[in-house]
Amino acid sequence: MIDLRRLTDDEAYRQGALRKGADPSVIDNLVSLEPQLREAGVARDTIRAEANTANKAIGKAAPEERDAKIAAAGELKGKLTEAEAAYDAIAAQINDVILHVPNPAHESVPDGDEDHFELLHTHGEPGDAPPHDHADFAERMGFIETEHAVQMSGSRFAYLMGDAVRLELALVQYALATVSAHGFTPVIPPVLVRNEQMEKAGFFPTDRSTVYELPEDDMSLVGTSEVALAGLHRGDRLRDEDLPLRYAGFSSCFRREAGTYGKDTRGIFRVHQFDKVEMFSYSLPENSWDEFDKIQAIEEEIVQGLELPYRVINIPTGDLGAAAAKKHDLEVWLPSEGRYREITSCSNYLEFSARRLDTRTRSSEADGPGSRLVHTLNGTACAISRTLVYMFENHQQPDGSFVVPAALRPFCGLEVINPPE
RNA sequence: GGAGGGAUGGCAGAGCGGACGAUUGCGAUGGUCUUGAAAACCAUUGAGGUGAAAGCCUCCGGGGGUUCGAAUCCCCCUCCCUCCGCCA
Repeated sequence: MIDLRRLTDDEAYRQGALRKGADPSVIDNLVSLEPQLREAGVARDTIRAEANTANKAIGKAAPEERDAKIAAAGELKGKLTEAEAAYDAIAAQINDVILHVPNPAHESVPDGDEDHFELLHTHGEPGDAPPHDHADFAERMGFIETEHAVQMSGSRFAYLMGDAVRLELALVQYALATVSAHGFTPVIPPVLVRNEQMEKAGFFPTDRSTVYELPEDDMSLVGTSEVALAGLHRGDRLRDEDLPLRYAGFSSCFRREAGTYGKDTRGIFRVHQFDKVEMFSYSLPENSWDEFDKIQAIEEEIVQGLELPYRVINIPTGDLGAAAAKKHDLEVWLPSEGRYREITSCSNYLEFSARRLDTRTRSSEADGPGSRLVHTLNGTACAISRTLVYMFENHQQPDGSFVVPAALRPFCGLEVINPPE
């Protein structure tokens, strides 16, 4: 949730929201409502103070004075009800739209749609197209079965089988081992959460259409463990010296992929259900950009360990999610398509998400600041299905075998996987 | 799924319509005493908003209601505990 006060007072902040595509009339409306809300709040509190004083006097009053005092207090109550209604009406107008306003983009974020990203750097050499794309290769190797999966569950579902399962579990172990070495605590969170948490974590209402909901229970399946990790300190008052708090969630993720019909229908590049290890940090405000760099560095370390050629890009405003002030994507070379495609990403939400989650931190020093909203960040350690896709193409050999990257071998005991007879 | 009981400040635990933002104990912080520590004693000690400050407003699981006035009464929801049933 945006900072309404800052939206009103800080021109750069407001511009950042507009750059993200916020409706200018909505912003103008909010900016005009903010002083009204404050004024109505002061008016209401003033009357309330009078009423409180009058009510307290009744308790102390002599019995014969009571009736007159109660009558007087009754009048104040009428005025208070009006003042409260006036305030609530303005607050309701604000609440109707405020959750739709995105987190303002950081000044370093380029303008434009998804093609207007800024290339930060590349690593490794892109290879030539292999004989088989990932879907073909995986089918031949007995790694995935889609025919019956589609029959049973629909498109974008697959059975993962055989050594691919061992590779998947090795990737999980490898990712968890890597992030653990950087101070992230492994977590297996609930994947089913109340819709209330979807809202607090910033996914509702803006991304509602991408989520599987269970209306009977007012719950949803998470599209990422980020949702649950954001709930880990909901309403908490953390201590400055305990930050950063770093968690690595491992969970299945569920996405409706609405609006992607016809895109990436082959294989397991884009599926409704996949497993992912996700990093999530709670940071002091002044350190969050360092934390952002750290998360990106870990992502690069993981992809380098898998021996995949990649580049890092700065995502432009038009492709930035509602909650992110800035996002960097790692894109791996996908030989069959002859282009780089997303494998992981890291985002800094600043205090946008923490405001709804009410996650604050305070200094232990007596004269330090009272409490401040923390900054939250997240980044993909490893999205398993998609990582398998990149490995299937980049490590596929001319003889039809698959070479397991050295970093994964300790976790699965496999070096070379040969095609079935 | 059925029947009861509960949710109060970091923790424990009172309060059950008016001087309660909340008794008390523990913990924590500061001080006295001490070579130092412990003990004892004294003081301080929840949070959010607003304000330059004094102050004012809000918060006793969450939401509504009754009342001049609600931690306290009523309704709904959530969670926890006990018993019964069911179950990986």
